[in-house]
Amino acid sequence: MSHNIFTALRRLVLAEMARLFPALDAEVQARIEVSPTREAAHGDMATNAALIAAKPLGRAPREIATALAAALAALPDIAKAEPAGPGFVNLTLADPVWHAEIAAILRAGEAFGASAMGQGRRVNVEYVSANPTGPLTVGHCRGAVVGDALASLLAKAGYDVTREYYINDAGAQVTALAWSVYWRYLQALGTQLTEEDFAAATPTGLQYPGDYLIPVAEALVAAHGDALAGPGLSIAPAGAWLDMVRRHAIEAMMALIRDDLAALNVRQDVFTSEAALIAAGGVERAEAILRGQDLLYEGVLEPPKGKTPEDWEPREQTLFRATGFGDDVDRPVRKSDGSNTYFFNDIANHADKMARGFDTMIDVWGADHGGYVKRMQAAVKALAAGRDASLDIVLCQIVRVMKDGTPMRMSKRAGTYIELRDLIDAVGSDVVRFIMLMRKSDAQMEFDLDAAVAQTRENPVFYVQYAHARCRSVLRAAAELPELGDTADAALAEAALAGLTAPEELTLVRRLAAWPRLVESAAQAREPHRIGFFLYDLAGDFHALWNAGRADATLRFIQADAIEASRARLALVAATAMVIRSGLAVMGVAPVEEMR
RNA sequence: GGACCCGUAGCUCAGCUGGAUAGAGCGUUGCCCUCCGAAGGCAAAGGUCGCGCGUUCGAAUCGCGCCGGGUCCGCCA
Repeated sequence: MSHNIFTALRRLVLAEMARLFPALDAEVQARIEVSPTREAAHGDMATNAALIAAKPLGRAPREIATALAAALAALPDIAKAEPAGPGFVNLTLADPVWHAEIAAILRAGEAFGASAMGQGRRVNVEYVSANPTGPLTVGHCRGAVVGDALASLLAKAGYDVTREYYINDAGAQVTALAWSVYWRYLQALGTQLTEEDFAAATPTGLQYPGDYLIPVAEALVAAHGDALAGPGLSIAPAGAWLDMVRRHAIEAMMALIRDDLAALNVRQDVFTSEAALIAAGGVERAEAILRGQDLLYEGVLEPPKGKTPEDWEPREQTLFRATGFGDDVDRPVRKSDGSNTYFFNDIANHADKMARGFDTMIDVWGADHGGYVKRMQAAVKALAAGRDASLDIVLCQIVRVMKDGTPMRMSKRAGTYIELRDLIDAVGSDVVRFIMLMRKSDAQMEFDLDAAVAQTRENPVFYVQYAHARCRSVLRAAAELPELGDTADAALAEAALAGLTAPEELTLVRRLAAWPRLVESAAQAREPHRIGFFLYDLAGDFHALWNAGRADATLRFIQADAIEASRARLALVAATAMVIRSGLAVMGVAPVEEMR
């Protein structure tokens, strides 16, 4: 069952408003909020009810606020309610209400924060979807982490989430990959050809010169000997080997990528192959849906203004009427030679998801695909044909990796790009994930390699982990003292908590109680980074309380001469650890018990 | 030429979908370990929220126009 003190208070406010002002309609009520205050002086929570209701009621906000405050102040859970500012009502809750939150957390365990918001609706989250042409790079990593955490977040918020990877295994790039593998194959056999000779003799050139293809080629040698090579270890006709080598290469690359994802603690439920989808007639099915609504036609595109390519010639191609669905121009689904564009295949991909029963879809893309958002959303609207289906797209901006204060150059060609695996090996997946989630995904990000490797206080993951480790440390120490009684979570949930009245303690409890609200708002906004910031703030509240115990011994967690106060504080500490674990779980980061 | 993203403290970034006196880390300055873990805490200094109009009770947040940075713009995926 989901538990959320803010929605509980909102219900109280709505009930009082409905009683005082029966004329209020549902639309107005829907805009009434109860939110935490920024200033402690304004109480625990504030509601904008009077400001929202003023205009429809034709009365002054202050007047409504005064009446509402008087009604709310009479409720047992509310210690103080007063009109403030332009027409807010500030609420201070009775301490027992906050104390009850601690017990609720301990009873719910790591499930605390789970929400029923999603109502079990199915959501498809597609992320990573890197071309199977090599190991994952730091560039892919952001989308992988954001997508994975977003999927976990939506699951926590009550959605039925499917995590999907769309394998781009049908285009020219995987053919180029096959040629690059073939080069390594000839090399492994000891060919006399030079790299330049080979590149010049192939349709694609040598696009993937990385060492990671050597073992792939060696496997080919082991399986086929020199049977795939031409006379004298020359280049054999492509028809004799290309399909097989391509299949072999894609399989090997996907194995690499799956390993990288596993190392990053990213898991996905469904891997959809573009090639398999095409072979199964997915594009024809999508085309039929669009043709049925007369949304495809043969036409000629205008050249882009101000930047006409040298070799531009008007060519007729098949176009999708994207302008009818909010896009700026109609978009090609076939090239001038009649073959399908990537866009057409991706339309088929989304049509396939919809056929599988997903009406809510989220794609996580790199920023270089930003220009593609409108057309894909247009296509989904068209495919829905009036049905209620939506595609949200989360764009992840470029990650610049900084080392020694300067950006590292990212060049696949030169082989200087950073493989994700190197980064994970250097700092661990927890650090990588946490840092990637400490930025809004649509903001550019600098990944400071020095700070991440150094593992100092500049690293937010350690700040949060340290708070958790401190909690666990206190609980371990408490378990050694028999006079404190049973310190298991279930037992602490029953502890008498009336003694928790210090400002630092209540600040911490208020933060813990805000976790369910944060899950909902972050899920709704598709912004998993908010979890990282929440945990960072929560850790700060806990560290502050910890240090308050240094200045004031009566605030220490364990006091042998005050068993009841100690048990109350242990309950608070256990609840803090619980919420941190709950949040880290959504981020896919493991909590630590100690940091030695 | 057009589309999309970004512009908030010296630097890196939050800002709860329009709320009250705009926040944090790093850096700078000064404090706090005979005491549960100092990888921590407290305090000070630092801002015309890129600029200008507009929308309304109220704008960092929404709209329009500029300026600056980024990503893109048919036969790559």
